Amino acid sequence: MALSAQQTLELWRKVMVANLGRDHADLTARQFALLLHVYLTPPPHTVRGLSAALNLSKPVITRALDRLGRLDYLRRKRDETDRRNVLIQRTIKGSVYLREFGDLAAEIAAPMQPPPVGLVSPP
Amino acid sequence: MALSAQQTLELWRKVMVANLGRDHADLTARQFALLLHVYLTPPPHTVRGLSAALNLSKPVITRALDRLGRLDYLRRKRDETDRRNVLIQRTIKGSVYLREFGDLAAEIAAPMQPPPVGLVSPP
DNA sequence: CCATACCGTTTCGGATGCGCAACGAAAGAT
DNA sequence: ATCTTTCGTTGCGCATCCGAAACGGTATGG
Repeated sequence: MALSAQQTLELWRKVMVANLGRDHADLTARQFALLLHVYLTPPPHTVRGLSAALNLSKPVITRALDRLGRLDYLRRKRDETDRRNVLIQRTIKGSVYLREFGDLAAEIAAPMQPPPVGLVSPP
Repeated sequence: MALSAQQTLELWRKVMVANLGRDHADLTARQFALLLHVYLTPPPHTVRGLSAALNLSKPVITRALDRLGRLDYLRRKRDETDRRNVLIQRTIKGSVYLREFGDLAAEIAAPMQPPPVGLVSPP
């Protein structure tokens, strides 16, 4: 996948700008990373595991789950075999949200070919 | 640039997770989009112009500029031909920050080829 | 001149996030 | 049974962000 740093930045810019209009949620970078991680890596997911994988403190994970849970993008479920654990589960709404984001990004990435406008140095 | 929605999501996940460690700033999605926009689109940039281009209110732009200015990623300069305007200028530190981010993303994108782990539907 | 329009900033009240430390519940060890 | 460890959560104080409205400084038109 030949993708220069410049192209990647340009892609990132277009997707983020396009997403500013679409996104009703306005998630933090951490919250978004957490959401992506849960949906794209194999379960099970626990608070402790996410804390380690994302290098974030446990309270940060808990609060991100609060927010994503309020949005119904994610759900908590007690682990019945070890009731200390909390398993994080996906939801329909979260799947839709991420799939739309992925489609949006893919559409923007498609017509990108030649190296775009350069990142000029400061004056 | 053949890039499926799945691949894009996976790329996004890896970059965001990798960036959680590197990023000293923890920028908002809006702040990051603003930063990218200023560095990747041709000047001049004004508050009003950015507000329209990013579909954000003027106070949001002002506050983002406060934050990015404190970080020395961006600089304000009064327009001397029309002193009502404020021109937003790039800085060395901002250039370095974005270039490192672009390099990181490009490195992560490089080894991605086959369609990665699927986005499974919720249970 | 003076009125008007424009630009970016500030103020206000309220919501949200953070790090750190302490906490209760549950499991495991002795 | 009790002690210890592990789990996720919560309280605290502080910083940041938001939207809506009001504000002062600057240009422009009559």
